[in-house]
Amino acid sequence: MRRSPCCDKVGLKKGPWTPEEDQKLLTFIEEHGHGSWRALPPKAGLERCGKSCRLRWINYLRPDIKRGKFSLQEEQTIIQLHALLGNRWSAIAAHLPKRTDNEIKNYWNTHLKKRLIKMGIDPVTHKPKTDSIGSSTPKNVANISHMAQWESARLEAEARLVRESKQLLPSPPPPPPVQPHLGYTSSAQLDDKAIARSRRPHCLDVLQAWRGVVSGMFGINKENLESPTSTLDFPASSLPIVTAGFNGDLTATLEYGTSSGTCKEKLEHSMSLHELTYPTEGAWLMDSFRVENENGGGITNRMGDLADIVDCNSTVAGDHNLNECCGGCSIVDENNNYWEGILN
DNA sequence: AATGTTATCAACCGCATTTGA
DNA sequence: ATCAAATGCGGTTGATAACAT
Repeated sequence: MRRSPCCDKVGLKKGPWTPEEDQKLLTFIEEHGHGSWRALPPKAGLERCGKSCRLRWINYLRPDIKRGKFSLQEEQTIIQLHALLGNRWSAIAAHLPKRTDNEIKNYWNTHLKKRLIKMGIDPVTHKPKTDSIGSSTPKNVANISHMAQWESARLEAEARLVRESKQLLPSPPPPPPVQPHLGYTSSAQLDDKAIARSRRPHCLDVLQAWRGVVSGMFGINKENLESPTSTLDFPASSLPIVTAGFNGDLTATLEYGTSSGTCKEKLEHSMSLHELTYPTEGAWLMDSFRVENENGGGITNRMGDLADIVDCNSTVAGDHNLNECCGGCSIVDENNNYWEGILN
C-alpha cells in the first residue's frame, strides 16, 4: 500500500504563527509527541502543513532552545566551525547546545559574515581576501592583518575570561569520565561514545589559523605590529627558538588539563597527531601545545581551547586522533610558518 | 514628523536524502 | 528494487523594527 499523498496546501495557513497556534502545537506535542508531522496538524487542530509545524517546533517552541544574544564563546565556535564545515548549519548547530541551525545561519549572515568581510577576511575561505593583498599598500595590508589579530585576540581573550570566571564558580561541571585505554571498542563503549559526542563541546583554533595565514601570507613580522595585549601572543619565556624551520621529526607535547601526550611526525606544513597517546577520552582544556625540533628547540603556544579526545583506539591501530570536528591545533613559528594539527 | 534605508529573523521554498510500502 | 511520501537541510524572502536623513 502506497502512502497517501502529501498535504495539499490549499486552504492551509501561512505566515507568522499566532500565540493560539503555538499553544495548540505545544499542547499537542507535550501530550502526544510529534510522531508524524504530516498527521499532526489536523489532530492538533491546526490549519498548517506538517512542514510548517515541524519548523515552528524545531526553531521556536522546543523547550530546550536558548534564545537571545550569542555569547562570545558561541561566536567564536561558530566562526571556527564554519571555517571547517562551511554552510553546514545543522552540523554547526549540533555543536552549539540549545541553538538552532536557523538561528545560527541568521546570525552568521547578519553579524559574523559582515564582521569578517569588514576585517578583510573572506567569509567563505576564512582567509584574507586575495584582492586586498594585490591592491593594498603594505600599510593597508598590515592594518588588515592587525584587525584580524585584534578581532581574534579579542574573542579569544574574552572567551578565556568567561571560562576563567566560570572556573571560580562553586560547583563546576564534573570532568569527563576517565575510561581505561583499551585496545578495542565494545558496543557499550560505542554507546558511550555516541553520548559523549552528543554532549561534548567542540572547538577549533581557526582564529589562530587566521593569524597564521594572515601573518604568513603577508610576510609580516608580528613584532613589527602593534600587538594587542592578548593571550594569543607567545609568552616571552617561550619565544620561538627553532632555527631550522622544523626540519626532521617533530615532537609535540600536548597538555590537556592533567593529561598529556606526545606525537612524532611531520607532514609538509601540517602536523598529524599520529602516535599520540591519551590516557582518556573526553573533553579537556588544552593548556598548551608545544612543538620541538630534534635540536631541542621549540615553541609553546597557549591554546586555552577545549579539545576533544575521542577514538583513542581508532580505525588504525596505534593512531590517536583529535576528533573529526576539532581541527586540532594551529601554531605560527617565528618565521611565520603556519602549522596545523590535522585530522587523520 | 515623514520618509527612506538598513538590519533582523521567522518562515517559506525547493531540493536532496531517507524511509517504508 | 522501485518509487512516492516524509523528513531534513540550506538558500532566500518578506514583514517588521531600528536607525538615518
